[in-house]
Amino acid sequence: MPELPEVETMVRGVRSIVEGRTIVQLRKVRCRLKPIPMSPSFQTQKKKCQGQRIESVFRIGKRIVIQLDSKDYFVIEPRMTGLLLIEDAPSRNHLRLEWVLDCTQSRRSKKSLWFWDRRGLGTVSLWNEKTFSEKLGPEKIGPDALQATLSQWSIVTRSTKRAIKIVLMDQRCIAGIGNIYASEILHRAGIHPATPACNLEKHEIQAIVRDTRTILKSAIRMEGSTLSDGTYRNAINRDGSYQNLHRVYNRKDETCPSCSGARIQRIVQAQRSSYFCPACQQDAR
DNA sequence: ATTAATGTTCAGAA
DNA sequence: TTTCTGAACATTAA
Repeated sequence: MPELPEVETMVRGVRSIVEGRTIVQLRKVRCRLKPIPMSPSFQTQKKKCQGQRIESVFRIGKRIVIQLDSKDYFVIEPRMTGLLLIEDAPSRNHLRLEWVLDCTQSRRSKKSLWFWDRRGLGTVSLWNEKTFSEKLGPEKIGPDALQATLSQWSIVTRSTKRAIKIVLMDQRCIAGIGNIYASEILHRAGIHPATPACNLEKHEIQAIVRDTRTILKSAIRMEGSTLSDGTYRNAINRDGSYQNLHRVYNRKDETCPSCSGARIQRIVQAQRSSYFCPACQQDAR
């Protein structure tokens, strides 16, 4: 899915448009595909949200949260291909949900907020305060990748023998990193993706913390990564550009841009592709 | 035409 | 308890 930089970009893209507005209607978009999972049901969500004012829009890990005046929270999980949009969409037939907003203030021209999802693995939930804090509390989701401190990272890595690449993608450990950025972070930090997390030295953990922040901030500035399938777009349906700075992701057999010697390798971990440079990221102790 | 691949998460099994 | 596997779905590339 959209990982942290892409989700952050979507949040920033819709925030100023929707905050303070009232939800006039929630609509399922007419669509021949299988409906996306919603809990509670669409009808219940519709009843609960209509007439509510949107208090704030923010991000928790890779999730988008829309907080209503009633202290109910829309929690949107884009998963692989979900997008939150305020402009036209990549395709008409993958639009899934429409929040129709009030238009009392004339300078706000956009009438609706949309959820678009090509694969349909994304989910839209509407939770009360209690459920919200249970489901997204610290038990369920780790510290944000941009905020996590060295000591938080150390606790997480010390506690497991799993490969560091898998730990990086585990949202209960650190929230926000997915498959693309995990490979990019480990390459920059010079650490082999299969290294057991508990074997990492302090200076290696420091490198991961530093490079996570550097890479994610840079990716946010570039509005995320749009891959060749063009699925990810920002809130106004435009490409991100961080894909141009990927150094290893999806670059199997290309020459490593750091050492200009070895070729990028692809391995499979947890059924996902990992990319690394065998020269820059040696020995998975 | 099949098969494998794609940015994620979770339930259930090992 | 922790870790691994497969499924949810739609589309594209090999």
